[in-house]
Amino acid sequence: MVSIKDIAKKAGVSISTVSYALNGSNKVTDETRSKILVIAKELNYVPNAAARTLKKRESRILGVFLTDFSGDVYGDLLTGMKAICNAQGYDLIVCSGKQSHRMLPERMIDGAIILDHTFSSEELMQYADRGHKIVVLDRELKHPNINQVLLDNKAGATLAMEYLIEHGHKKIYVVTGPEGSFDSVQRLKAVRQVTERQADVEWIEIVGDFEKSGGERAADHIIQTYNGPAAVFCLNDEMAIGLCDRLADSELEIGKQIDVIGFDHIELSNYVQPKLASIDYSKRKWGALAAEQLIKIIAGEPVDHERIYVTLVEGESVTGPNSVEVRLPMPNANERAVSY
Amino acid sequence: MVSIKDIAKKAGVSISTVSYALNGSNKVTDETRSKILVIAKELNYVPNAAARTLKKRESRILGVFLTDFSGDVYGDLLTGMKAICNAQGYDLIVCSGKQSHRMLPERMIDGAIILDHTFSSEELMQYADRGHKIVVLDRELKHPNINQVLLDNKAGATLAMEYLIEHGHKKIYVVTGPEGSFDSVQRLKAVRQVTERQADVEWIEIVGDFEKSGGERAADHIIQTYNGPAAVFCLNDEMAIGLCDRLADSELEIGKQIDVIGFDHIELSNYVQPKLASIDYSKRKWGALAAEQLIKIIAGEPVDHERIYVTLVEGESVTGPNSVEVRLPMPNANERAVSY
DNA sequence: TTGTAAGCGTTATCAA
DNA sequence: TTGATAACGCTTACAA
Repeated sequence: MVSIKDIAKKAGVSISTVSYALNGSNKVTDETRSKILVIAKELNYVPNAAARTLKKRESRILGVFLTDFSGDVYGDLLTGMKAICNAQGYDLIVCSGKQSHRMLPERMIDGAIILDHTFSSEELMQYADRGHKIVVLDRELKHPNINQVLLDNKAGATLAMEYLIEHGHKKIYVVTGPEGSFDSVQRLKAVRQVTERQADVEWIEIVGDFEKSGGERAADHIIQTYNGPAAVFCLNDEMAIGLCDRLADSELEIGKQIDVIGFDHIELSNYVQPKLASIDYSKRKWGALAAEQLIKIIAGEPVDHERIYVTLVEGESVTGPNSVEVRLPMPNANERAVSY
Repeated sequence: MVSIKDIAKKAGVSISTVSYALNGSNKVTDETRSKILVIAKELNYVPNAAARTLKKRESRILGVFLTDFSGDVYGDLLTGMKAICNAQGYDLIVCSGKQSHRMLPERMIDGAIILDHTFSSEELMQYADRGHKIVVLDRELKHPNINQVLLDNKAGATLAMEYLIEHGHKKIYVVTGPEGSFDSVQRLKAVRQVTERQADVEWIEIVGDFEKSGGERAADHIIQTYNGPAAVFCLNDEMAIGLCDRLADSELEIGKQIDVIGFDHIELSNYVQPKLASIDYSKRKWGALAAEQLIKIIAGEPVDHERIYVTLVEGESVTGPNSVEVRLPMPNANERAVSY
């Protein structure tokens, strides 16, 4: 492996001169710099990241941690992050799994973006206490070294519920995420708030898991207990799609006996039949903002917590409980935004 | 930052003793080891990855490079890789973009899996020459430090073409990937071979890009030049879906006037209407095998190039050119495997 | 403008 | 069984 030592030897200068030249310092003549650059190229010199990281105590790498790689949400999210990182001279690496947590405390990366419940909040607080910089996308955490960039779950769930209620629904199933999921808890809280104001609306909680299988199980339950038109608010699209798949095998037709709305507006939701109503938000913006905030707290700049706004996307999966006989006219525009 | 030096001081031993104890060497008494371990925990000691990597000249991290984060293929692929990596004590990081190429030559990672045409083959050969270990998933490259794990593109494209021909098609559009794409070139080569044996089959190349937009443009072209039933072989599903979307807005019905088959069998392909016929393969196995091979060549074990086998998945997007009037009976089983 | 030298936190060789 | 010490490749005072 060729190091600055080799370059120094060949150029007849000291290693510090080489280092200065390579780093574009102005403490060195243009002449010697170019001489050194030529030799470096000749020798195929490549700096050693570990050595530099060790000395400078920074790697210029940011890490994003995901629970798994298979989510449909992640593509745009990561694209947004990468754009910001690269523009600011950082590299982005994507990690998943408990093993990789060490990247942060072992200082392989300069900061972490967390969308991964395999990190406990205690763990994250510990890292923050030790000076590591973190942005969380999936929980609330109060610490000077931690910033939050959260979805406006409350607005989203409120939009979804009001949409169903506006369509005349009096009975609404709500399929939740896995226990302890922050997003699920927040969305459920909004559901509760909306229904408290609407005495005539009954809602039934079905415990889900944010995965297709959870939606399928919910569908089974709904089919078995069916006794008249109802709506389902799946707290994410993945479950909504599982639910639609299963319902398609039954007597109940979506957009007829059963209306369905999801959350996340993943690409697939445009393709299920009938098109799934859902809560949308810019995944790319979410990622970009998270990266931006992380870079700021690393630079020591003050930041406030951020919130990602959501909109409702309509779909034929919601038509109202009377639509079996009559199709109600729809008063709403195609997309509506809400912000608190 | 607490280092082994701090532990040594507190324990009243030398840093080498600490290092031995921490690394589970048997050159140290159980007594001193446990004493040191206790102190390490007390001080919240975390090893420094950069220092270790610098000294040991290995990071126990493998990198996978993707052209972008948004592909639907990647979830399972990465899951497969991660499983193997973790089982073998490696961490996996996912990288994208030209900036991140440096991870390999700068020795941040011990090896790379490449599914990313932003790496030129010359670049990869250079890295291999310098001793870096590489597995390529998207090209053929002959070098002792490079291993290939490739899709059986030839079998896949052959299956697809024969499927269309069996259904009576005499006119087949083939929508290609972007220029220089290895997969596209290979699949196209198989198309050529199949049609050379079938004098009565006409095929028309439409240049695509492996993205939705390419499929849409292909659809426009096909709509404009339509003069009778035809089939389309999109060299990946993404384009096939773009094509279906656009065709849905036209007079031409898929599975009626136009039959469509794709390649990759991405999740979405199960949801488009009518269900898309496609070429399937285990993405997870692909990833797992790639990781396995990489770890082997890092360990200096000899490996042969590997091939991922493919199957045909039928769909109602292919019914035969006469299906406008008559539905032909289908002699085939639901999935068929081919291997050369 | 360049060189000397210390040190980042490890591992590993060699003596004790 | 332990300790002193030299690396690993780089950056950066400080000296010349």
